[in-house]
Amino acid sequence: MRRPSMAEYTDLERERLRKIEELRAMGIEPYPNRAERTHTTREAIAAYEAAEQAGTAEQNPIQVTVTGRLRSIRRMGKITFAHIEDEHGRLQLFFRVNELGKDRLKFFNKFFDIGDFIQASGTMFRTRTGEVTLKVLDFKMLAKAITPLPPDKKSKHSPFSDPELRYRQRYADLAVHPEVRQIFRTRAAIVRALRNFLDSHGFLEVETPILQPIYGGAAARPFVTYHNQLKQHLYLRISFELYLKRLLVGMYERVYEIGRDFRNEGISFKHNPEFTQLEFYMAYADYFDVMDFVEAMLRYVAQEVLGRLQFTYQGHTIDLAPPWKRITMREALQEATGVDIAQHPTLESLMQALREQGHEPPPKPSRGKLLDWMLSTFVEPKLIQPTFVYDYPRDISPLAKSKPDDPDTVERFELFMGGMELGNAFTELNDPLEQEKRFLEQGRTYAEDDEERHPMDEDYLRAMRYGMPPNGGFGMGIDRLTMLFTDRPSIREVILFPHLRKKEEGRGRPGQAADDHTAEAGEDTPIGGNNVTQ
RNA sequence: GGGCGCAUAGCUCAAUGGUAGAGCAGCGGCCUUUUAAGCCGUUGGUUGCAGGUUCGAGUCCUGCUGCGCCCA
Repeated sequence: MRRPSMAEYTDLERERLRKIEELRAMGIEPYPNRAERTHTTREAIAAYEAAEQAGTAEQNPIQVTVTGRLRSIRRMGKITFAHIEDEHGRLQLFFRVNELGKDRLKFFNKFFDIGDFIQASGTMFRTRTGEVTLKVLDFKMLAKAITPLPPDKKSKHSPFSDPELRYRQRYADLAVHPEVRQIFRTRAAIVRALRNFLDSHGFLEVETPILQPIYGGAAARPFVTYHNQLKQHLYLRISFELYLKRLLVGMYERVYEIGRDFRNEGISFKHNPEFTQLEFYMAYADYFDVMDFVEAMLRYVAQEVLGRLQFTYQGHTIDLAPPWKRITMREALQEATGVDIAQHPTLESLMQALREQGHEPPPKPSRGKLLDWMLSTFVEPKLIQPTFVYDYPRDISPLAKSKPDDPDTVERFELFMGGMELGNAFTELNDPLEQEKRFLEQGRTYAEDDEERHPMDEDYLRAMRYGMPPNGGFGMGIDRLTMLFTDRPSIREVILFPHLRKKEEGRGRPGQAADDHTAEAGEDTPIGGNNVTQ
């Protein structure tokens, strides 16, 4: 990014740039290479409190050097109070003319602003109001901030609550909101717990291609890119499924991957174009085995991360104590809509039944797609407690095995929680001839231009022809699980840098619209033969 | 993709179609236990962008951009 010219700095920023120049003129480097720290803010307070308990705080003052960002400054003439913050806590600093002398105190008051990183050394004491505080004997600028830090969300005067700014400038959001920092610690803990659980159950963690010559494994529109030297289009994966199952052919019995999927579709409170997915496949398991396993896995994760099986999501108490509700899709739909899908084996009859109930289904669906629409419209929002909905229509599940006694229904379940789809699983189809038929069947069911239509993956079929053990597979959105465990209503709250529309940098300069349109022309024609990567 | 709403100082927000304002932040001053410190003074604006209506537009109209909510 280009450096803004002087004219583009705000007056407040110019003021701080002036301070930087003045510091340098005095021979003081505002961005020194090295810093020292003996205690974090938390450790400094703990050390003082321990000494206080032992009764030695007065005779043997606790000496510390701390570092952090200035979060508040209260200048009161011959003394100044300030708070610094580091990753885990805050500490009050006390600057007094008695210790520092007139010039040093004046130096602090003149050159240090909220947002600057500072190193301070001194002794710990307790103020009149009882706050454990550092009496500063020496201090040093570690990094001067030019742009003023936004106020935090709870500030009465000017809360930093604009979601656009919070997401676009996540660094500022994180800098002033410790509770936002906590979300991503929880997220890391969730991933760690999932790995622990899978590793300890004999799973091998693997990595499969993100750039794929053929996409598949899910019903979604892909992002397209281009390899210049190979002169070949590549797709950013929409799932890991087909590669992970190839590994079962290769004699790994239990594999999993945690990684990024990319889907070129709408953005919503529960959809981001790239999101983190867990998929695992276990040989010799069917979808009921997978249900049991997932129940145990999420119980373990909750216990590890939250320390309990109950948590609150958007006002609801969700309880992960087993057993979780298991209901067939037919039962779930009948409960929610009063329509028994078994009584309506054809698309026409089903549409008719829905219209009689006063519902307006989407135009031109297949029967399977219509069932899926009914599920997400009438059932999904009501499934707050963990619920397995199972037995899905075959025509929207081309990779799942049919039920032996009902070839139009497949052994598939989706896991719902908090009103969201959290996971998806099948008894995986391992019959190569049947799989080929399903791909062809898909080609007929889906219109030529249906963006969710699967291309035929010949290599996947070849792999399956070598023999694939019967197996059960599962996929789950890590972002949504994090939403649940951190009680966040939007997926953007649990993704550090969620996707937002492109907005020109350069501090609101006009006349950028034309550039935007030129840049986006490539994105509208992904197969146009040009390099569409940025 | 459609509907509704929002966009004014660095931040949070005011302003019947009639001189663009407040608080906080900033800057200058006073202040030796404050923590939303306090008191006095003061700087700061292409009202998101482009057009239109009008004697006159932050305000009304059209288009565009971004964000939010709802729907698909």
